[in-house]
Amino acid sequence: MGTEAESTPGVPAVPAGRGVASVERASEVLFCFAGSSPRRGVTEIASELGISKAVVHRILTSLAQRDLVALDAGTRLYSLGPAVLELAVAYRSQLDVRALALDTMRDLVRATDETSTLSILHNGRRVYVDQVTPNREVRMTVEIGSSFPLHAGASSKAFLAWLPPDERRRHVEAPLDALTEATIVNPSELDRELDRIREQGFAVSLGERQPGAGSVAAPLLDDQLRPVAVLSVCGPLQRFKSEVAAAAAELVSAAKALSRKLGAPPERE
Amino acid sequence: MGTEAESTPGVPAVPAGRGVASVERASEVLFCFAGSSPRRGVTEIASELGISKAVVHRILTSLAQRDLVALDAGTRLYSLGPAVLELAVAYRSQLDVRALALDTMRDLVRATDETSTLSILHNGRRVYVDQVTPNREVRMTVEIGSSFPLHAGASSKAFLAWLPPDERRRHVEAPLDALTEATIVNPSELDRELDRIREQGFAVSLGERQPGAGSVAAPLLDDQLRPVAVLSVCGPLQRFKSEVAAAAAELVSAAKALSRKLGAPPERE
DNA sequence: AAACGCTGTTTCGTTGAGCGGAACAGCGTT
DNA sequence: AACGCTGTTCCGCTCAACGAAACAGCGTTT
Repeated sequence: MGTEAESTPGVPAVPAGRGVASVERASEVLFCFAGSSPRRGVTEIASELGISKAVVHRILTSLAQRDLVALDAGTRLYSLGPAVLELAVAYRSQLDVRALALDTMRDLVRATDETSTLSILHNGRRVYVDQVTPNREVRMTVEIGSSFPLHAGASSKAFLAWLPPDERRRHVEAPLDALTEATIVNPSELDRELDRIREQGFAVSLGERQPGAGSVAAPLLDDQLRPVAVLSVCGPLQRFKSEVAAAAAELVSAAKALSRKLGAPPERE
Repeated sequence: MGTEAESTPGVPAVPAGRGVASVERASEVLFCFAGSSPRRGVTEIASELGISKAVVHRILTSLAQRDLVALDAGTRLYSLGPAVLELAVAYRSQLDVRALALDTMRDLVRATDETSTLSILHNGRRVYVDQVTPNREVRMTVEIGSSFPLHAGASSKAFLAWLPPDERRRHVEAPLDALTEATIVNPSELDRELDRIREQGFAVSLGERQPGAGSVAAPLLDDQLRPVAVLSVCGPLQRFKSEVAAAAAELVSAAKALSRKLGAPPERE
């Protein structure tokens, strides 16, 4: 099996020096629960990862001690434990971009009466880290922590449009599967769309990622003008169509204000 | 500092055989970010945990490789990484109790027009793992993953009332701090309250945990009659007062049906 | 400007912790 | 009763992880 780079395209891997092998193995074990089958036995994991049963067992024992994994005494199957929730809560609460954006998101919701979301980039995908919803009977909701590819939906396209050229190209040229009928699946069409997005300063999607959902999105840029996160306003497609222009105006000014707080230079023109 | 038991009262610690020391150390490192200061340097962690700097550094390098921690290149401070979110999503989606309860929770929301929540026990505290909210202007919301002590609020009391006697006693006799003015802080009063709760089959709280919030809660019991999780219906106190009886009736029948699915014997009387 | 104090990082030789093959144990099936 | 499948434990060997100390940046102090 070897140890060579594991070739996750898009993730350059940490360049730095030596780590601890058993910790890396333990992480591998943890993540194998995140895949398709969330309940697995020792031998199954051992053969999948190519490590000996004894090692897997010892690692699981250690992880179980901290409730990172849980052992079902009946079936002798392991699964993720409640402690991962604890870590996730801590992660979200310390995420500085999130704290920074929260007030602005509330303002956005007040101004537009639609849902506002915040996403970050992780592992070549976009992940929702926060949302604020309006007090309406019908409103849009996303699942915090869920992740999506970078070519479909306003927030995703906004990331893509502001990524460095090589990363952008890599994603544009990758296979573009259609999440809905409206998803852009043609690379050159996507490329043109991204240019347009950069020019106008925000992205629009009408049902590209999820049928019946519309959204506008703009990036939060740091001092290097790299997209730290993406802010969006989204709502049920039917009524959202007529709100796009107004929402975009609010959104863009909010995103610019936040970008300046993140160190981005004020625009002059 | 020593390695003796670490005395977290209520957590009996895993009895089983040898684990891998470095994995346990790595877990320790991970959890030290969950505490008060979420951004820390190598030396700070090393001295807090009593491990050498070199080891902490190697562990952090390994964890960073999987994005379990992130390194701020500017400040050289480490913090939790986005991968913990990934694990948390996987955990929540595989939680069988949660999948089992989801439909019932939707029904409960439809019947009561108030929020329904699901909690589990972790580390001697109660943790919200799911909620379903009604489509109303004013509605109650909880934060998934947030945790609370076992003596305040309906869901907490429901857990306590159905815990084994020794665990119940340990919590009743621990210092009971007042989260609100309505929190029960007198041990013998709490004890009587828990008896009453077991008799009537559900717990009620009017602002005990959070001012302005009311709720009713009932346990989901497994085949050993141990509380696997607690189901609740909760809403803004003012209007909830008049809804308690109706909500409790719906809740109890829902909880009993779910308990049967978890293996609890049907009640006869 | 040189010396200091503070970080994080790397080196390197020593040693004991973790590895893995194999034995054991518990269950359900054949 | 023998088999096949789990998870768990044993134990001697080895190499990977440990830790002290050296190194390398930065900012402040002298």
